[in-house]
Amino acid sequence: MSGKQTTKERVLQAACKIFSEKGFHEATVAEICETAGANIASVNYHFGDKEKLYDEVWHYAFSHATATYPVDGVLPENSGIEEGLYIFASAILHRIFSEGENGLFAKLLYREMASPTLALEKIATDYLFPQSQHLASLIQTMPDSHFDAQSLFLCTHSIIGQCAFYNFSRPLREHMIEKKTMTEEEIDRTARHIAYFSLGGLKEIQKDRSTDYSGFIE
Amino acid sequence: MSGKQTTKERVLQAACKIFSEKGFHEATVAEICETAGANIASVNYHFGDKEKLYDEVWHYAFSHATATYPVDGVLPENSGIEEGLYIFASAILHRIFSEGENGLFAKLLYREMASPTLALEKIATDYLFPQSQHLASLIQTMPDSHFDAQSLFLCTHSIIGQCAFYNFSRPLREHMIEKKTMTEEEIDRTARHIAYFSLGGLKEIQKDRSTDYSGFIE
DNA sequence: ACTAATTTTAAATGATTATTTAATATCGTA
DNA sequence: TACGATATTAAATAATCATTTAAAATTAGT
Repeated sequence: MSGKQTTKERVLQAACKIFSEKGFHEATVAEICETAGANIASVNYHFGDKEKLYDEVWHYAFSHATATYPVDGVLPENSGIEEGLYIFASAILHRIFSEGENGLFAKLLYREMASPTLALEKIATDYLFPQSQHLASLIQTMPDSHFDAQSLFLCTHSIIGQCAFYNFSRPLREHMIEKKTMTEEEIDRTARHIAYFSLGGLKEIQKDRSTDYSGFIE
Repeated sequence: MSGKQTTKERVLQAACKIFSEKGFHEATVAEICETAGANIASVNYHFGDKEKLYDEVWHYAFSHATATYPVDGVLPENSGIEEGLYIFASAILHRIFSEGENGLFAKLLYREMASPTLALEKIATDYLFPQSQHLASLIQTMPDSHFDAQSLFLCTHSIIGQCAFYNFSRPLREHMIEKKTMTEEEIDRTARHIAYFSLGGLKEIQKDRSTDYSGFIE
C-alpha cells in the first residue's frame, strides 16, 4: 500500500519519530498510527501495547547509535589518553547532533531522563553503564594513574557531563538560538575541546589533592 | 479551613510540589487541587489557567534558589579563579540536591529542558543566561587570559555541563542507586572537584591550542 | 443585620487518551 | 478457486484531561 514496507515496519518507523520528538508520555498511539498511515489499532495488534512498542524503538535506536558511533572506537597503537577521550567525546556528540536513525538514541535518552518510564532500568543497565565503565577504564590508563575510587567516579562524571550537556540543553538551541545544528567541523572542534579540557582536568586532579583539600578556601 | 493559609496559597504550594515532581504536562490541575485540599476550579479562578499558575511557580522557585544559593557569591579579596569556580559549582549543586523550596528551581529546570513549554524563553532569558554570563566573566579574570570567543564559549559549557549533569542524571540516582541524596560533605567534595578539574581544563586550553589543533590525531 | 462582592462548590462540557471488539479484507497455500 | 490464517478497519469503551457554568457559601462594608 504505502511503499513496500509492512504496516508493522511503518508503525515502528513512525514511533521512532514521534517518541523521539515527544517522549513516551506525550506521544500518542493515535499520532503514531496516523503518521504511519495505519489504523489506530495497529500498535496493539502488532506490538501488544504502547510500552512494548517503546521497548522496540529503544532497541532499534541503540543498535544504530552504537554501530555508527561506538564510544570504544579503535585507537592507534601507542596513542595517549587524549586520543581515547577524543574518540569518546566525538562519538557522544555525533549521536547528539545526528538526524535520523543515528540521532534517535540521544533524543530518546534526554526525554527518558526527565520523565522516566518502566524502561529506564534496562536502559541504564544495558546501554549507559557499560559506556561509563569504558570511560573509567580509559582514565585509569593514564601514566602514573593513582585515582582513588571516588576521584575516578568524579572525573568520569566530569567528562560525561561535558558531553551530555549538549544533549540536555537541546531546547535552548532549538527554541532560542538561530543556529539549530552543528556542522561536522563544529562537532569535531567541540570534541577536541572536551578532550583537551578533560586532559587538563585529569592532570590537575592527579596532583594528589584528590584526598586532601585542606586549606582550599580561607 | 486547612491551617491559616488562603486557598490561593495552598494551591501555589501544591503546584510547586506537583510541577516539580511531574513537569508541566504530566501534572494535572485535579491533583494539584486535591493536594491543596481545594476545589477543582481553584486554579482557574485564582490563577486564570494552568500556564499562569506554572509561571508563578517558576517565579517563586527562582526567588528562593537565587536568594539562598547565588552563583555570584562574594569572594574573599585577592582570591583566585578557583575560589570563584568553587562558589559557582557549590551554588548549582546545592540547588540540585536541596529538598523543599530551594530545590524547586533545579527540579523544574530539568523537566522544562526535556519538555519545553511556552515559559522556556522567559526562563532562559531571565534566569539562565545571566548565570552563564557571570561564569564567562569569571573565566576572563584568569591571569594572562586570552580566550577567543569560541574557546570561552566552550569552556563555559564545560563547567556548566559538569554541574548540570547532576541535575539531568537525577533519575539514575532516584530510580537505580540506593543512595538518593548527597550529604553536605559530599556536595562540597563534588564542588571542589569540579573547581579543580575545571581549573586544570582552563589551564590546558590556555596553552594556545585553542585555535590550532593541527596534528592532533591526523 | 442587610447588601454586595468575593470565594467555593458540584456538576457538566467537550476533547483526548489507550485499549478492545467484532466485522471485514487480504494473503499464502493447497 | 477455495480455505484458513493473518491483517486491517471502524466503532465503541471507559478513563482522564482542562476548563466552564451557575448555584451556594462566605466574607467585607455599611
